[in-house]
Amino acid sequence: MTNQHYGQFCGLARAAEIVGQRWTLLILRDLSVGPRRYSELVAGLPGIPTGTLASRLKELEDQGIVERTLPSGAERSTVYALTPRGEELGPALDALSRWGAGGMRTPRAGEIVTTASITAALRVAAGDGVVPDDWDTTYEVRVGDVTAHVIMSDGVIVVGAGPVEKPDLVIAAGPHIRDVLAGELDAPTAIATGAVQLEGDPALFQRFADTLRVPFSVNVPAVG
Amino acid sequence: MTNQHYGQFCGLARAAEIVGQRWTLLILRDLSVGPRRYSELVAGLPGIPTGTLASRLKELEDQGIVERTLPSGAERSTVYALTPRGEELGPALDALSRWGAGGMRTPRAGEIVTTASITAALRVAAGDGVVPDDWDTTYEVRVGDVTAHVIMSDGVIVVGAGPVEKPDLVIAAGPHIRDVLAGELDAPTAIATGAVQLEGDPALFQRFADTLRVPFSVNVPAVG
DNA sequence: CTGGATCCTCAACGATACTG
DNA sequence: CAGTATCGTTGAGGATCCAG
Repeated sequence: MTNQHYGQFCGLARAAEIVGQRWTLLILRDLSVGPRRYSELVAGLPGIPTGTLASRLKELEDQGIVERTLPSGAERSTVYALTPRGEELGPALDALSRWGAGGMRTPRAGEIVTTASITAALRVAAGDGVVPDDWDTTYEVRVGDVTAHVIMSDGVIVVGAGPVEKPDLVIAAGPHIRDVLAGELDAPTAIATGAVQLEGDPALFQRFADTLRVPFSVNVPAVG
Repeated sequence: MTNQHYGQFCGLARAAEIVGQRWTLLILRDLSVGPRRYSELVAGLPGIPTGTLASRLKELEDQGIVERTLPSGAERSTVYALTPRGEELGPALDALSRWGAGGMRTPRAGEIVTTASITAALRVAAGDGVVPDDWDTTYEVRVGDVTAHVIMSDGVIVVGAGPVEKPDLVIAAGPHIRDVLAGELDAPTAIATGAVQLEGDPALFQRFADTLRVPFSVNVPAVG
């Protein structure tokens, strides 16, 4: 209808008709972290025109990728969430995330970190999410005033948005946390230089740095 | 410069700034199949405005994702190809392709199949590209007037655009070949109903149907 | 003939204001 | 809070034209 079509019977073309629209990938990223209300989405997507967000959500709902839960009784707000079909986009979002992260060097002027962006980054960094069975560690990661958490237990890693109760280690950092995830900044140096501030057992930071990894690409041109 | 930024220090946001532009994903798909000339890209992307293609290629070149080889001596045409950084997008393109293909049912009115689209579909269907070591089979796949090939040998599958010499089996079909890849149409039925026409050993078609698979999603709403 | 550049029109996006 | 309304600006669509 309103959507632009490429006229090709091709999976990538169909995907491009959806994710190839401005803001859509970021809306899906935010929803992939968990259900969100309209105002939360606005807050997590600085600069998005409210009309654009409204029409994107409507399109995604029409396409069966997002569902809205109307305020009913106790809930007084509409909540948007991914449908099962929307959840299936996860691997594609992660692959794009990983590729984009490989090209990041330093933040551009004015670039910010949001709860969804740090959560998505940690999720990608967790890779297949497998760790040794005997690891049982809870991390809270704070970048600026946004927070996410990483829980390693029962042999798997779970990443989520927001704080967590009684973390074994709180990691506070700036965007340079990315250099740790990229393996560009080793754990002792990050601690020594104050690039990260820890609350809890500092020894657990080494495990964090060793386990979470988003390699950066060696193929990125010097000026990009 | 001309490119729109999202203002977030986030891998997905950086990726979205590039692949979130109209036509870019399809240009990258075509180039992922192999180097192409300007006119070949125009032919493979029906409906693309020539100015849009030119500016996309320039942007992608500036970003180190595409490189152009100027006509030198024997070559009389500019050729566009993915750089190593561009090749790294492969997994993300495949993941998007797979997701989009999962939502495809029947072609929409006027939708066509191009060489790059069928090649990309077969490459995604090949999955990790591993087959038994003793398989040594060459397929040529024709959909309408476009052709691709699949070669199984030395334990791996290689998919490419265009015809191949002395195929063991030529498979000619319409877009319904997708139903075979989706597992919706089994090999004997496809042959019996004439959905595919074979030249060569028909027994090899069963292997083709069993090995190449793009599952379609059960989560797609009835009307989409 | 290939590889674009140019021009115009119109739909989509961006910013802001406003309403149920 | 959750959007809709309005309006200026940008970029895509489509045709044509130009240079090597």
